[in-house]
Amino acid sequence: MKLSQRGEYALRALLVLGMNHGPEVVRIRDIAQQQNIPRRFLEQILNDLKSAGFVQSRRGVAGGYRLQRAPDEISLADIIRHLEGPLAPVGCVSVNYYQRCSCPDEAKCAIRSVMQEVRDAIVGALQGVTVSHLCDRVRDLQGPMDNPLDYII
Amino acid sequence: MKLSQRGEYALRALLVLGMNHGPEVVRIRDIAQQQNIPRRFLEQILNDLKSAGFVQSRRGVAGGYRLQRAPDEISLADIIRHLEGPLAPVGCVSVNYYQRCSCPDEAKCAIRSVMQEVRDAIVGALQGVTVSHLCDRVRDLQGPMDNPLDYII
DNA sequence: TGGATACTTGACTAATTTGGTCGGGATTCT
DNA sequence: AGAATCCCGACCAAATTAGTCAAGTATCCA
Repeated sequence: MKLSQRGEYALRALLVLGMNHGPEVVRIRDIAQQQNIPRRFLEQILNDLKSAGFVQSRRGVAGGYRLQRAPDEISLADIIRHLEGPLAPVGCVSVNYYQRCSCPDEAKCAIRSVMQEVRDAIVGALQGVTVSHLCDRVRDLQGPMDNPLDYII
Repeated sequence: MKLSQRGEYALRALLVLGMNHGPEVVRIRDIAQQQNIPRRFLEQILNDLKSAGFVQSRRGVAGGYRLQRAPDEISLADIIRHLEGPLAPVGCVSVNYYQRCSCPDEAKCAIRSVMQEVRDAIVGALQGVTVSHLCDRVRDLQGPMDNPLDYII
């Protein structure tokens, strides 16, 4: 599972939306600036995320994007699957995008059985992680230094 | 870590060489036929594996390839790294091919920390597995049905 | 010694993917 | 009405992928 630039941008954008989750909407421009993403490219990506049901948008002068579902209901595995296709390293072990390979006998393929395990490892590392968890991590990572109390004492 | 066709062919070829490991040499043609791989393409791949030190070759009429090191000294992680580059899904968490990404602050990047874990999961599933282990699996998978005893009784 | 066989090397190619850009249209707020 | 913002599809250049091919070099064997 190699994450494309597009995929990485998408995750970063969703993270921003997660951090600012609420009734209000965030502008593409703000996300792009904050995350250092080419604006027109990000438009395209958010559009894709919208049609996939991850985000929703409001048009017009006070327009922008917000998450369509709650942050803890959006799994990184789902996002990445939608953007990049299979999590599995080879099609013949993919649950969601299975594709037969050219090896003589798939059932007896040793490589396949290893790749099966790689797939499980990847899925295991991703399926439980939601946008909400990402936000928690951001707070964990940034918190200690940004916490005013650290400096008051 | 998405495995390319080239990478898959390489693994299959190395597996064949592992199964036939010994002083003798296996012809490209035989590997190609047995594994259903385009011959000219396989030539290219084996050449690459040779210059990387995984296999060695003998030319001429009784020529072919064999593993350069013992099957249990060739790790899938090394092979794949050589063929496909980083195991990590993003460059900024790769140990061997690190590359900075465009996010505002890498140290506080929540996505990076998740990808770190994905990388560890992938490496964990691959680094201990050698060509020798692959051969064991082949025997485990094929053994039961190919064992003549099963049919004698 | 001369084929025949097999690896070697490097160039070439067509198709697909990637990482964007751009113009103009549709909506909404003030 | 006008400005801001999202929406949509077309477009594009560069990189990658999956091979193919021709000509060369080494080796064995009769």
